[in-house]
Amino acid sequence: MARASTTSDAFNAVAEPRRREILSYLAGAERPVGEIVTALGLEQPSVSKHLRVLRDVGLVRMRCQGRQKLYRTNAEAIRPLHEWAATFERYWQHQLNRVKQRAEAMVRQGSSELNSPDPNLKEK
Amino acid sequence: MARASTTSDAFNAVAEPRRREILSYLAGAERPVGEIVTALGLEQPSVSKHLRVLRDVGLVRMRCQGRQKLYRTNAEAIRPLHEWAATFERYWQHQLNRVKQRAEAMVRQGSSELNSPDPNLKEK
DNA sequence: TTGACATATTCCTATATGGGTATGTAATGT
DNA sequence: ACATTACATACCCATATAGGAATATGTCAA
Repeated sequence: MARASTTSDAFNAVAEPRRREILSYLAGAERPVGEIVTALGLEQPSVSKHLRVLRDVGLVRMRCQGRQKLYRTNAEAIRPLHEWAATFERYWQHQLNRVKQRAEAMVRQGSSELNSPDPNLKEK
Repeated sequence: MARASTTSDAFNAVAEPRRREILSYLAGAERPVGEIVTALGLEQPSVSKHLRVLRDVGLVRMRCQGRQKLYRTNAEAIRPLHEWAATFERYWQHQLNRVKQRAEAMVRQGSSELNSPDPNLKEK
């Protein structure tokens, strides 16, 4: 099997850096394709193809106005990603605590232990 | 150009569903490869290859113990993802407010307007 | 040493890209 | 009708998979 399609879900769609840029650019207001092209400095077909992927997974919404098409980020579709990452929040807090506690222990003990041989331990 | 490497960053690495499963499984405690294989029902080479990708982008840490290797999720590496998604939080809250306000307006007005979202509605 | 166990890597292959270029299509202006 | 503008799609191609099978590497035990 090859890699999953970029249109299979939001995770695959946002794996591409250009698409993340487009999402950020379209987050606050809807804009025509041409503006995205000039703002991000990409080729127009490239932008259209990225927008197609984003639209297929619901990350952007489109509306026609005359001969231009206005795109806008559908932030709702980013929530699942945010929530998935949030399930790890308690773990990185644990890690930070462990690091902090070890640092404090070392300071209390006045020892310059060598696990992280950094003489510039200025730790506050 | 082809798609970016899965080892280019965390975004690409977590695009694969199996890798997300592995990260969840290894979030709380370190485990040997064999346990991942039986827990997730994958082939052993497949798990090894996924772990390789996760390790290359720093999403897991590895430690040797006898003939087995213990892996554990490095939650810190998921934070950038969480923070990127969080930049859209205010926008999806806006969206929710708009939906709520329209619903309330319809109730006040006693009208049962259907899905004819007049595009000329003043969206302030 | 030999063998068993735990993982990693190598090959192979079908598939899905993303960029560039050229072309198609719809809406507008004259 | 015709030219122009604004996008979308089609095509080609180099590249990177992910899965499966086979094999290699590394560690412990008898």
